Amino acid sequence: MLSQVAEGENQVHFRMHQFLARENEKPDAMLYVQEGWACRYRLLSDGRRQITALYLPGDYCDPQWALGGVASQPVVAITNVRALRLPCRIPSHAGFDGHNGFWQALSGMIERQANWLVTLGRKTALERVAHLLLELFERMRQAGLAYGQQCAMPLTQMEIADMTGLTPVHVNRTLQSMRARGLVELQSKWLRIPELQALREVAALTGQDMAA
Amino acid sequence: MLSQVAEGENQVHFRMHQFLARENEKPDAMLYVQEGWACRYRLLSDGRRQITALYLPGDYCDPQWALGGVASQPVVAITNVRALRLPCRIPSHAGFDGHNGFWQALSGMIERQANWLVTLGRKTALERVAHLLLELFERMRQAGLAYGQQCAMPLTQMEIADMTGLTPVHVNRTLQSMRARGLVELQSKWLRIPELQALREVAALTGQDMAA
DNA sequence: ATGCTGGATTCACCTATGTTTCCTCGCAGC
DNA sequence: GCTGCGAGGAAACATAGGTGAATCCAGCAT
Repeated sequence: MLSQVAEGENQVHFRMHQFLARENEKPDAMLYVQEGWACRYRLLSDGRRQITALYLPGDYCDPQWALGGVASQPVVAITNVRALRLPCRIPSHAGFDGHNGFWQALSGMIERQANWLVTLGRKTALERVAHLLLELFERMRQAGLAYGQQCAMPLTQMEIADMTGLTPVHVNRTLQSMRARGLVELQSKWLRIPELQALREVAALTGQDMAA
Repeated sequence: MLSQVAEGENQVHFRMHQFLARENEKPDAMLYVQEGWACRYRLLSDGRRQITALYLPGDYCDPQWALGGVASQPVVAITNVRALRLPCRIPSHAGFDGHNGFWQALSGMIERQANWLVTLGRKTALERVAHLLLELFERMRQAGLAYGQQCAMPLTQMEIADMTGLTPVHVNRTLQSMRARGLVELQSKWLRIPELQALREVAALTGQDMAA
């Protein structure tokens, strides 16, 4: 996709909890995540936090930067991250990297965001957590990073809470109940989903939510 | 912006509760809303509904259609709607209508969507309703449709509920409390905000949320 | 081996919001 | 002027999820 030379020159690394972008900063480059996880979030003045996007390997961070303006939300590394810096401008018809991948990325991000509006506005704790784990697994699988029924899952329960709009305590309760029902196995940063279809039903998705 | 001839030929009308787009339909044109309100939403199998975008006069509906693919969510007219049909393709650098308005619209939609993730994930009923009324007023004002401290507000309490992720009953309670505190006046489809700043504080916005 | 530390887990209790039901009001149609 | 109807309003009660406070546990540094 990109030449080896360009890769070497433009590769950047971030350590866990380092910022990939800060609020109000004008980003000069997008980042193509090669390894590791990051997230965009917003913090309210009293400490409440909501994660508004997750960046996994293969994702552009952040597609909307190409639309101009400043980064309106901070982006922070969840794990150590390796990424490529890409020029940050509105791509022409042919597509950003010659593959139209950029448009798909932007469109995918908007779509996922809309799905999360539904989940945060209308779903129960169980459905929220199921949605999250399902989305993570599907995205990791599409990135070629799932091994059979399992994939890495580096999020803490606190981070799951900040994504699903719950408290860490309730995330824990919910995960226990999911384990008890055999819906997921989750331990030492690995996620296993014994029955994808069962979890899909629990997530109360509508069929439009995820390219199944 | 567009010639009168083109306007006449491409103008379309929708009546209240008519669909501007249906799920899984491939839209052949975007709509530039000239008059009236519409919304995009998703319905869960048990009837829960979440509105995921509002289209007010001056909005493109839906910007993401230009990115290709099918409309993943239905769009329905809240009031009678008058709109212009615009060709639906990825615009080139110069901007969709020669004004770069399209990119701003897309970027604005993504931004608003991210703000709603925060509100639906982390905010109280009072903050949610305040956010909504504030956003509506600001958008109507930017469209030149606010008169001093007031603007039209055609949403029913049911629609407010489906936007804020609350029940109609609780929306009602919340509005009563806001009226009692003098935060808003809301009657016969008109909204008046006596003190914008007071409402902004109640909405728990972060300063990034809305181009104030 | 020992102690530290940041998650994870559990428990008891609390409250914001949902649910159910009923009542009121304004207005369109007759 | 009645009547029907959909939106708004209100009260009593139910519950999902939040709070606060311990405790547990694994990994890591000493």
